[in-house]
Amino acid sequence: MYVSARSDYALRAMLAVAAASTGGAGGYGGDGAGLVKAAALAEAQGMPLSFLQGILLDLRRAGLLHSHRGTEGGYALTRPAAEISVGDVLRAVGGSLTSVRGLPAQDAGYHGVASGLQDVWLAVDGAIALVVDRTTLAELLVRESGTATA
Amino acid sequence: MYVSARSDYALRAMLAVAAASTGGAGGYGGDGAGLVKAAALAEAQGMPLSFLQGILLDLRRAGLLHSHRGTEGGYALTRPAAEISVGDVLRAVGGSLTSVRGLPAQDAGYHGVASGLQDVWLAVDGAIALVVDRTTLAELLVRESGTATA
DNA sequence: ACTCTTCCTACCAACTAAGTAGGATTACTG
DNA sequence: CAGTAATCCTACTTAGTTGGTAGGAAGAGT
Repeated sequence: MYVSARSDYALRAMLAVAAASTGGAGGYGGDGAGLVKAAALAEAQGMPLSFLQGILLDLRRAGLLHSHRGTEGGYALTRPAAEISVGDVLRAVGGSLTSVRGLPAQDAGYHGVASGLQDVWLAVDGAIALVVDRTTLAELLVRESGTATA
Repeated sequence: MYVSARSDYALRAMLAVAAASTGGAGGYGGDGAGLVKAAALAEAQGMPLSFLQGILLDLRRAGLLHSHRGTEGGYALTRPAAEISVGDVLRAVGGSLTSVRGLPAQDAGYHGVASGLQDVWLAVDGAIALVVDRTTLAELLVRESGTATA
């Protein structure tokens, strides 16, 4: 499994938004309705702002984020952090989880002695989905505050 | 999980070699000691020969294949197909199974609210390994002859 | 009006994957 | 001892993706 910078940033941004909303005003930019500015997210996790903006746009189009423009604008989660899984975020920015030579695992088009391979990739896809779909953002935030403190 | 063409070809080549060895002379190039020529493998699975040669070289260096030069040369498995797993082949040509932004999942270097992410990637890596390490080449060949005939 | 922020498009550099070409090396054959 | 057939190995080319940047246009508040 290859996790691209895009997927990595997306998850970190979502976690930062969730932390700012649930944990109250922890030093981010959200003061009023829990909106967090893109610049604050980029700063908090050390991500390039311009690049992050494109990712936030994808997350909004996928329905995971709600945005507001203007002076007191920013981003917020559309659902509680406990109802957003890691898989949701990954699929929002990266398409399907498993791909063979750029194509989804379903239509790999094997023949002859290699026919059995397709079942392997489907099994892998299921195994990955089991992990990333059962893990929610809220769970990761709890785990973080329990193990290490920023 | 992204399966590169290199990994895909490696698995198909290994399966073809295994089929030629165990199943006897099935129309490939191996006639004497069960050696299969690279050209026969390329033909059987529709892979570019020059590209395949580099992959076969990796598989040989990883100790999965045994090669022989000369007029009656070719490739053969060093172990029975039942003792070679899909994971063995993948690791021989592709390095580690899971990587975050090019680095192994172990040293991703998260901090702050993103600390919990590393556990997710490690869990994914374990889940993938469970699938690909439990599946052997022999198992795939049996599965193939049972479901579809080439 | 003015400022702030999200939104959106286009562009650039670096890297990797995929495939090609050509020759050196080894082994068998007559 | 040639000659041939195959693996072996290195270098190169090409195309696509990734990561990142720049510069505005559009909306929201004061």
